[in-house]
Amino acid sequence: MRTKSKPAQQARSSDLTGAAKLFRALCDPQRLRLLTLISRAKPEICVCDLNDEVSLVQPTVSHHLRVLKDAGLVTRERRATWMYYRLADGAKPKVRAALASIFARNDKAKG
Amino acid sequence: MRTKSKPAQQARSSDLTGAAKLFRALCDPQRLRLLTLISRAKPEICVCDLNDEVSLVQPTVSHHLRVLKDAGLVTRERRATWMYYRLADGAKPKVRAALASIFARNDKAKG
DNA sequence: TATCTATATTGACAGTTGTCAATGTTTGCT
DNA sequence: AGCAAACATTGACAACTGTCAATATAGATA
Repeated sequence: MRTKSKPAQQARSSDLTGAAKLFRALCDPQRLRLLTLISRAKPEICVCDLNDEVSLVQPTVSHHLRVLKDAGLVTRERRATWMYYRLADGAKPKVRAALASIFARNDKAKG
Repeated sequence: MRTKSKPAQQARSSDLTGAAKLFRALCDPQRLRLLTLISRAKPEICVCDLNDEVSLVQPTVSHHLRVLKDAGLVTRERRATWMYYRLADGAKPKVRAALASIFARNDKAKG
């Protein structure tokens, strides 16, 4: 047969596996730039400073920050009128684990 | 002022930075599954076997494989009518480097 | 050459996403 | 209360993307 008979399906954001969900948050250059800035902050950075660093209007920055937050990569805290973002506690291990789940070797070293 | 005055722009796949480009290849669950299968193959796997593992028609699998190949994550080699895919040599380091570029700390440990 | 098998490419379509403008919300200050 | 500043949310739109059907290509074999 030419293809297998398979039910039509639309794999969408809804059924993203954990790892894919994480990488999806990382796959935009502007968002990656924001995450980098947050990651290098010591230990946090407010939205106004982030706004100054990218060529995007404020609502767009806000959108990207939400995506990063929803992915569990950053956390935020309000102080007065400012909102401070910082790297989430388990951010790096989480991404490393996602990678490991892909590249994990299940062969036994010979010997 | 409310936002800064900024030129309208459409950041699209065209100007994806290296790291974002890589993560974009990783952000689909089916593609991730294919990459995992390729990664665990010893050392290669043909398209027909990949087809059997996912609920996608053959052209869609072919499409995902091309994305992985264009991202430099896998290589392929034809033998007879079969096409064999394997993990690209620098695949893992490449992704690790992309991650490092985001999470790199540029603070000096207090000493 | 004809034909079959394995895989890639093209075309179309609907769902998703990044962007901006407009508006809403929260907080601080007068 | 009234107002301004900082940030979030909503709505709209075009570009992108994952998917399938149809078709093309390459190699093997008769």
